[in-house]
Amino acid sequence: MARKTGSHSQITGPLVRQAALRLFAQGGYAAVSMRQIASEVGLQAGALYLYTPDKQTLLFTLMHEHLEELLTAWEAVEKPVAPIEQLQAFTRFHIRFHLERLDAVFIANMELRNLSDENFAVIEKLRKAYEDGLQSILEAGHATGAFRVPDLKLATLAIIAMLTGVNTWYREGGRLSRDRVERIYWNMVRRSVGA
Amino acid sequence: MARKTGSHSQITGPLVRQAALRLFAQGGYAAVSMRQIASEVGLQAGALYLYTPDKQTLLFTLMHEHLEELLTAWEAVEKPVAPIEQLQAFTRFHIRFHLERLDAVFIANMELRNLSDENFAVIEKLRKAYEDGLQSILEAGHATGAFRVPDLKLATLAIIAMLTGVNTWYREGGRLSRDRVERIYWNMVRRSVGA
DNA sequence: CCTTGAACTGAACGCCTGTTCAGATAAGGA
DNA sequence: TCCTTATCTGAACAGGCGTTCAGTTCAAGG
Repeated sequence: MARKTGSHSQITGPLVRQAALRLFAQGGYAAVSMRQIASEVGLQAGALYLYTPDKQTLLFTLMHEHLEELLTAWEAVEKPVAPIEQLQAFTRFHIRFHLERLDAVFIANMELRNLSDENFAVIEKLRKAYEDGLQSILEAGHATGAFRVPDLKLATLAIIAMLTGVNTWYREGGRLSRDRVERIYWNMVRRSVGA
Repeated sequence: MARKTGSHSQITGPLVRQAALRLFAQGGYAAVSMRQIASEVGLQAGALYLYTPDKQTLLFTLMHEHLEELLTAWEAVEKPVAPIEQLQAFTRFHIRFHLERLDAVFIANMELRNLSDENFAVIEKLRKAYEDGLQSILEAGHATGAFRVPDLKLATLAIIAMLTGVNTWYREGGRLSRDRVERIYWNMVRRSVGA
């Protein structure tokens, strides 16, 4: 499937995923039909099955690609030594990365219940791996005495929830620049861990 | 409709809403059929239309009742004088109220896009009113110098996102008691506003 | 006892769903 | 030029959807 010498454009697959991403984010997985997705790419519904075995796998692929990209991007960030600077790097990275992918983040947070049990397990594992990235920073800061947090796990979840919340209201060209938002949130995050 | 002398139980309406609440939270509005809801209450699908004009109004009613209850409950809370104590009262109230209504909160956060424009406007207004409750506390604390927040609106949204995030992981009988969770989060909220 | 009327059933309406598949199309290699 | 092969269409399938409505049931009021 999808050989190097495909007769047509060989970029239809990504176009399908892109359309599905936008439509799922807009209307929700269950409310979007295969025919709508196909029409967005200029195809008939049947043709989609050249690019995905079924609708649910299409959803899973979108989430999976998003989370893999998230983990890869975070790994690629240069990490400072001091925990407080690591936490700042995380804060800015998280806001920036998530704001650049409103649709994918929305889907990854809202459509978990539409995954099969096996697919859900895979996604949850990736999500957990990302959380662990933040938690290990908090642990390091706890060890050096830079942070004072009563519960590492709760602090991890609270910070991620707070930061991801930006996605629900921030829009390009609004009252505050993205950089300003990052600074303000960093200020709150820093103080929430007592640093 | 629903006169005082109804011949049957006259509690079917609430039972329908209760079933719809649970099913919508579990599977999502679009994925749940009227026949499923009816079956949960022991009725045929047609009978549901004695209690709601259509499926979408049923969703709207659930959200509307939830938010009205939220506002009423917060108004009923006795407010301390000092802003910092008001903020603590808000934190504990928010966590407690939301943890007692997992399904309704989930729906109110996830199914906004399935509302008609007019219904959405009503719900958004109520949500905004609740946010204003927190924001006025932050303003009061800013005025007295008790809090140091660079941006009142952002702090409001960040705190609410952080607190509502508890719903995604807290389960009765878990590692931490609800009271302990409330204390830990209050600690983080307090520090995030520099108090 | 008879009438009223709310509560409910069961069938039907037109439409949409995810998925399959035989057949058409057209480009590349030999 | 012919053959192979990836790509895509258009129709079909079985089933589910929200909603309507004529007709049945049955408790309560007069």
